[in-house]
Amino acid sequence: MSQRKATSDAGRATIRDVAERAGVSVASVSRVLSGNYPVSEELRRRVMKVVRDLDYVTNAHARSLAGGGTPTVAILINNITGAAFAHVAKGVEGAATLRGWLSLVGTTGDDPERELALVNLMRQQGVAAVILLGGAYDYDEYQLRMARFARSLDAAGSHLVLVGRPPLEGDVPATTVDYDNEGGAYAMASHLLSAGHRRVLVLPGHAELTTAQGRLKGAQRAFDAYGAPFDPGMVRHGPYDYEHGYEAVEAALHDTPDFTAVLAGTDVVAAGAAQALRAAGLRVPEDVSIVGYDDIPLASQLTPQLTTVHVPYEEMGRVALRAVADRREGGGGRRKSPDGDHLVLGTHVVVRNSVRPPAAHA
Amino acid sequence: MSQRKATSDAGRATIRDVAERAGVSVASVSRVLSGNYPVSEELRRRVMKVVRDLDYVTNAHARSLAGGGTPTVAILINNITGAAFAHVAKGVEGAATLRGWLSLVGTTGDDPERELALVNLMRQQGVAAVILLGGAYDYDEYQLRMARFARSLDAAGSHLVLVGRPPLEGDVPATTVDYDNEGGAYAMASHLLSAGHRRVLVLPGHAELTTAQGRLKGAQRAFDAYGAPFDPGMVRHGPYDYEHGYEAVEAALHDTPDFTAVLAGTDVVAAGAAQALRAAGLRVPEDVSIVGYDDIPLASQLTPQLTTVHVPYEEMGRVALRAVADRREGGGGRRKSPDGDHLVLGTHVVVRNSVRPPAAHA
DNA sequence: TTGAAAGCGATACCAC
DNA sequence: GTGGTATCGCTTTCAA
Repeated sequence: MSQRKATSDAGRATIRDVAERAGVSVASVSRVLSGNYPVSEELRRRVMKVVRDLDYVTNAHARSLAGGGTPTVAILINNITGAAFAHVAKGVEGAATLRGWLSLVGTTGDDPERELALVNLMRQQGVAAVILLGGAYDYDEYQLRMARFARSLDAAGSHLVLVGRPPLEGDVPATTVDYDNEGGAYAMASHLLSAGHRRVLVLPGHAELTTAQGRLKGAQRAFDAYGAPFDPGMVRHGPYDYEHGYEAVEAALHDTPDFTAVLAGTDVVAAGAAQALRAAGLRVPEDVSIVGYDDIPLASQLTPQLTTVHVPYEEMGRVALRAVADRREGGGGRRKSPDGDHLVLGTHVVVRNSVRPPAAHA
Repeated sequence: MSQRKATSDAGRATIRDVAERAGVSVASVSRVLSGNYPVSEELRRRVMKVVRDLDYVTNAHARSLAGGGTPTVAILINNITGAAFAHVAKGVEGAATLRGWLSLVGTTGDDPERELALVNLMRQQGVAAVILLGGAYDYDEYQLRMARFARSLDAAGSHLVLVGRPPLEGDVPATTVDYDNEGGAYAMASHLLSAGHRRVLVLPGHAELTTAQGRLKGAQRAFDAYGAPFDPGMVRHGPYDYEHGYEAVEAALHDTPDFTAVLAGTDVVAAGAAQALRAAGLRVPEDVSIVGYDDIPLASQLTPQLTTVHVPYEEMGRVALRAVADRREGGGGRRKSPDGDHLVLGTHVVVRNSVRPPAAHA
């Protein structure tokens, strides 16, 4: 199992196998395959025939080592099962494919250790960039952690991109692609307020999650703007999942049953909330209005269809990749583009059928 | 930008940088890092310090070239946005991580050319296996195409795994992880029949899609078993998406409005069907019963909660990876395991609230 | 236009 | 226990 010299057979055909069999030098084979160098038609034909015969493909590792190689971006997601993130990934994938880039997806399962391990793994792979998706916990430590990632990747010739996360403070080599999270929440809450709702159950998400904080803040600002009192007792924190939506509404129905609307942190939470309401014999939106956040396909598939905040996830993915690609192209001159490394996309309310003015007798 | 010899600084620190700075040989550094060789405490300490100082990580490509390297599996999906596939991917990811393997996800967008390109790309990457997910079109050409992939990957020391796809005929080096698709459909249709339904609208999926064919066949078998007439006019083909479910029901309401139940090819199709029914003023399940297939989270989040067929997607992913890993471990003795390369997992009906006996007056 | 040979970064075998 | 060094497969000068 040690020194096979036989042409082909063992494991995988190499460029040398092709060269020998075609009676040319490895350099020529390489040229034909790369296509970035003038080669005689005759030679090209001979080489290509052997390539087909042997079903040869170049070894990406060797190629990468020697300088060439397909640029690759890594996408790190908490949970591949989340619809919103899947759309960002799709956006990245699409844009990457368009440029002939490769993209990998890794999942962290919300585990910081695993996140670190993956970042290093990707650094080993020599990826052009690591794209981190989704809200983050613990703002203070977050800054330090990300700054470390950023510098580490930068030193390795890679680059950190934060998508849907807070930007980094100070002079850190990272790019952030964000959306107007707070603004979306502000608009969404305003929509509820202008419909006449005042007692609204707010389910922003985990208290320590940055996206949840932004959504809560946006809602509060809207209440302030409307001169409506904001009751902290109407806020219930919890994970962005169906169960939380269900349980929070169940609990609220017990504790503060006078709410006329639910402002959910995500569409999935809204779905859970709606179910709980129905289980309690309440109708949506006749008795209680519900709004979500994200505008994933689920939002328009629920009954009633959910009024929610549209977040341009797929576009964020595309933008993130473009940012990386641009930075590579223009890589010659290192411009510290003082701006341009924090892009913010807009959000907007999508009105569907889950909101009504509060019932008159309320 | 060409011949930097300075320790570190340029791009990325190498093992040589570490060796020099620690005043030891590259061999020693390699040993310390691999950890699979006795090394003095003193040396290890010195090396590790420098590694930390330089924030050094080994170059995965070089390592891979030289023999070592992290085993990697590639998952090829049609659409990363599909919930069912995402769960398979999650299963693969989890099992891979457990073993310290890496896993990549690529999307084909239902494009055969792109699929081919990705298979080759993965072959270049030297992945341990390529896992293809989801139903396939055109059975005849499919066999040839997959056989080619299988041999090609096998020759490159890799391996093809088909998940949720028909197994390959003949002596082809591939592994198939499948679920009892037809059986699930049979059970689901039986459930409907035993509730008294006879006129059921069937939305199996695309006519050329293998999973759709299996689901349709299972349904037909159930009708036969019940001695109930199966009306081909009640079958409507189309993509596995929400829109198709909606439109198919709309059309059926016009053409053959006497159906009392809908047998949808997937949960998402069922969701669309339910919406269309409601839009037409029909209640689910009081007026029309609906069942789905897949049992993705959406199924239990709809109102009413969907009775559907549970497919163990995540487990399929885990099983697929285990199959690849086992085959690697036992790689020494090449056993052509005549069986064991076609695993079939069971499916079962999950009863929820979307089925009632047909209305008496029907 | 084509060939020979020097790396790319890490591993592992062979001496010491 | 530690240090040389050939080698992995490919790209890319440098000559011819």
